[in-house]
Amino acid sequence: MGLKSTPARVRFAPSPTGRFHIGSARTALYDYLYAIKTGGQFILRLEDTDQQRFDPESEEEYYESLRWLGLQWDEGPDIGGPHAPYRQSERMQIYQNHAEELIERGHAYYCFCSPARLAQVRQEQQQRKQPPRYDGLCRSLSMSEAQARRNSGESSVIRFKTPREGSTTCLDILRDPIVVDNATVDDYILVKSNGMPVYHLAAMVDDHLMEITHVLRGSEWLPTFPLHVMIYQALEWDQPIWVHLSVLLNPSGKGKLSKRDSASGKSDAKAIFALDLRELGYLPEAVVNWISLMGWSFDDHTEFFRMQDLIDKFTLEKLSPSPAAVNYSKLDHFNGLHIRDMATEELTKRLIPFFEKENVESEPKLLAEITPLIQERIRTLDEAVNMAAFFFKPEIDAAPQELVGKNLTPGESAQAARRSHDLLATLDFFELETVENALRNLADELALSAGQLFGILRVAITGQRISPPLLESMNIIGKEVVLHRLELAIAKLDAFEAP
RNA sequence: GCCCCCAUCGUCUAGGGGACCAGGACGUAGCCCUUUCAAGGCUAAGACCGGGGUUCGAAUCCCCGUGGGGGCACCA
Repeated sequence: MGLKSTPARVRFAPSPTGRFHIGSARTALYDYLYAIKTGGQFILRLEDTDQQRFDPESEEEYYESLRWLGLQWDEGPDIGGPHAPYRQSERMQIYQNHAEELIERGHAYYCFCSPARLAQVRQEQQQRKQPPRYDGLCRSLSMSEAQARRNSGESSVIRFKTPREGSTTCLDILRDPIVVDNATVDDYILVKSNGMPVYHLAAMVDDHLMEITHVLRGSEWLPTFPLHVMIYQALEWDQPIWVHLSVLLNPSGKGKLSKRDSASGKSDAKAIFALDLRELGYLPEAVVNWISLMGWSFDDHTEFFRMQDLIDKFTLEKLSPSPAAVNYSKLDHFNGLHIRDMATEELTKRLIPFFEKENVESEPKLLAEITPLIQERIRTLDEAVNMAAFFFKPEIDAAPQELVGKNLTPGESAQAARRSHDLLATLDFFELETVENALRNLADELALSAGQLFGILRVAITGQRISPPLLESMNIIGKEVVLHRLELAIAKLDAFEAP
């Protein structure tokens, strides 16, 4: 069924001015999914025409984030392609040519108004409660006059000559046709006085030249959508399929998720950036699954998706036009699901950096034995460190009161620990069942519940009230260390009771 | 202020005139399982923004409100 769709050329065109956040990630993911699904190309283009805001580190972060998420591009600034260059700052001549073509066709004009005059016009309009727009002073300048002023060295920009009459219909596959009065559309600047094109020109030209078939972009472009359609029409180009993605909202649903929130100091604020999510122990598989569902759905009962599932199932039609608030608890849920979905050896590999980060010397061979015990207990990779550090530490330090069994006195607890120690000293740890039965019998003998006895041993051996399964853990730690830790616990309990 | 978009449980959503006293997921609560914690299983509470139409019949179509969001730069 999906076989008959024609190969799409889809582009992700970020502006390297900041960090790569989950909104960018979602757009890139949809781009990627659609391109791969249709057997087309996923193109990466850098929109770096604003030299003021350009940030070289940002470019690197985009590459790394995309790679981390597994969204490999087919054409891009770093790898080239049939429509290179893919960095807008290297395509200035192309934009200049098209701007001139628009002027020749009577769809654009030179404007010599100073920023100061523009500001004044705007202010007056606002006082009159009118929408702030260019008043058209230079719109009717003759070609020769404009040329003369330019030759005299006067600074100018190029503006689009928006039709004063009629209307423009904009088609977005997720919405009804949007019809706007041309009279309400401003004469936007296309080329700045420094010769740099603005998004409106550069993106349209590149999308056309790069043969982009589907434009997926944020709905913040909806207000200037008519302009973009007019540019295509003025150049007599066929339009791509337009898809305006819904905005991502803060977890509260109040306001859009923005880079600004990352600095506000809220607990989950910094988690809006992909690479921060990686630091926090989230899997790219889970992040992909999570963001895929913000504004897209498949059916009634499927939410767990691996990348290939997404490629198979993704359709533009199921995208939703309404804004979506991000839900971090759902990310935790997906992360747990994907951790459990992963091969144990793979999980072990991914866990290593987190132990290293906390300076826990995790021997890979030992860690491989531990992974199965924690795989279904962790939701983020970094939780593994707290949960399993006791396996690696030479000494654990349990508080005496923690060692006391439920509803028991320190003395009774010490006695239970002592008896367990002596019993365990005679057993072969590798026979889990034998050990368990022996311990249960001991509990009976001491008139304790299994829970009471295991509780004491758990704290004595792991230093934690909550731990991976006790018997398996003991097995990994080894008899010698287990007995040693029990001796320490007994000593502590004895001392605890003494006063 | 002006323009545009959107509107189902707290959140993400299914739904595209009768199949809906509205289904799923996360979260929450309870139960089962159980050596702790998880995982897993089961159950519960929880929504069609309001008002008008259209229609035999509306969550679904239309209009008006309201609410939310976005935009109004020589940024993207």
